[in-house]
Amino acid sequence: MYMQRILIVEDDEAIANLLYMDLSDEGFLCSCASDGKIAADMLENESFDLILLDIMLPEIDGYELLEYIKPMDIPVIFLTAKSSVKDRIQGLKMGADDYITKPFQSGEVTARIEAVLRRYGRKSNELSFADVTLHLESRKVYQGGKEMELTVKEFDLLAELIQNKNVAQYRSRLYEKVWKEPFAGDTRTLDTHIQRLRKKLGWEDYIKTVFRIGYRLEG
Amino acid sequence: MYMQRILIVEDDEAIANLLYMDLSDEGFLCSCASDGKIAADMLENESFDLILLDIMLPEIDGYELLEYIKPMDIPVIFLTAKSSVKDRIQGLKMGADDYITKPFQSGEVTARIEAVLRRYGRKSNELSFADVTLHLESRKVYQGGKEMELTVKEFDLLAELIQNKNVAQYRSRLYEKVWKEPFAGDTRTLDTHIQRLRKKLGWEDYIKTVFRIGYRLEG
DNA sequence: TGGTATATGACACAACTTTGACACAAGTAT
DNA sequence: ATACTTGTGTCAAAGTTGTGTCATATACCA
Repeated sequence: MYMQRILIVEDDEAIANLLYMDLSDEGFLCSCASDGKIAADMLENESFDLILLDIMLPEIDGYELLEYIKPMDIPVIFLTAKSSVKDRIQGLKMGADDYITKPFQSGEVTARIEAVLRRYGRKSNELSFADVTLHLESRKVYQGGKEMELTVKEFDLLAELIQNKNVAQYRSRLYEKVWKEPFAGDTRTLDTHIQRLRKKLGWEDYIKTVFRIGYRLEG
Repeated sequence: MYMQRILIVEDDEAIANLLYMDLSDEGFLCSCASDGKIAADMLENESFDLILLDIMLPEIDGYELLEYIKPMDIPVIFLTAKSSVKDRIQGLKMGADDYITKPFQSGEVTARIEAVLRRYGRKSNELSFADVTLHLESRKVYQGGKEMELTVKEFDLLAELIQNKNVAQYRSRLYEKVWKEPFAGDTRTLDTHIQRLRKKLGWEDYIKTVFRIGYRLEG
């Protein structure tokens, strides 16, 4: 699976490390630059899908670097201190795509990144979990390199599960997302499809039932 | 603590007020807009963490407004009449994150809002107390690193206790929060569940009974 | 200080709900 | 026609939850 590359431009080593680890966890390929000059060098030699840019930097500051990045058509998310309203506004005016205020929760950063990438149409069109990969455009499914035959409903259900891995999803929500109609709740439809997925993929252990709630893809 | 800001877009004043009061009670910072035009103006000038959006609106209707909101990456929950199945489906298709049918119970709205915010990574999804951690979205529970099996009611009750640690909570309040129905008061239901939690977690010392009042999680 | 009324703890049990397994029929596509 | 997909019903198994009973604890009052 193709990994999104992210450049973290941040001189505070603690924050840079935190970001690096969180984002690596989430499946991004990260590089760090501790000042604007190093960042500019890296941008010359490698390509990135997104840049996280601290404003306060030694040597070349964030604004200057933003000017340099602009013609490259790479989305930029600013990192600013919570207090500096002026920075946030100026950042957006200068063409940043979003900003995140420090300190931040890890989930927040991922969410923003994915949102920005999606807006730029650079979000991967593949979903993976364990040994399975879904190609969303071709709607092909591979398990351990071998192609699998999934029906439409199975495919959609699996995609929904993977997109929300490790989240206990209510049956109603799951049903409505996949079937696009209100959940009546007195039939075995959803359950049956879950069983079929489990069986076909051998995922009895990955797809957990959360009693009285729904299902969770776990791993 | 940082308060989440919610924009309520609803032309029925009674419903808007109801929502406003309920959500303010629950610790959200609310603003109301009575039609789509006003809402759009407010969105230009303020930032929100979530939008509650009625579909039937004068001037600009909900669907149109949703298009406008979409690029802003703010989660949207639709408010629809119970009967209009078509609306609900179209809402989901257009990218709403959830919907709530009118008339609704107050608890329902809060629950959905928290779920959506959590999904967007804009709300903490963990609760901890002593040696126990609850993951709200996966609904997993760990005690000292080991996963515990809690039932739905046990989980909800524990979450409610932790969220109000060191507060003596009336049994009626506790019951109504977790069971989402009025408290009759002449059964052993709540007590039994408290005992089960105590036993399962070995929390005989943490969960104190406040005689004639209710319970308090203490530490 | 002891008695009384009330509230809670402990626990077992039955009713109830939910889910898994599976077969079948109706609907669709090939 | 044929093969495949999909939804639904039935039944069994598994798990959850409410309630009653009785013992014990607490507050209050004489």
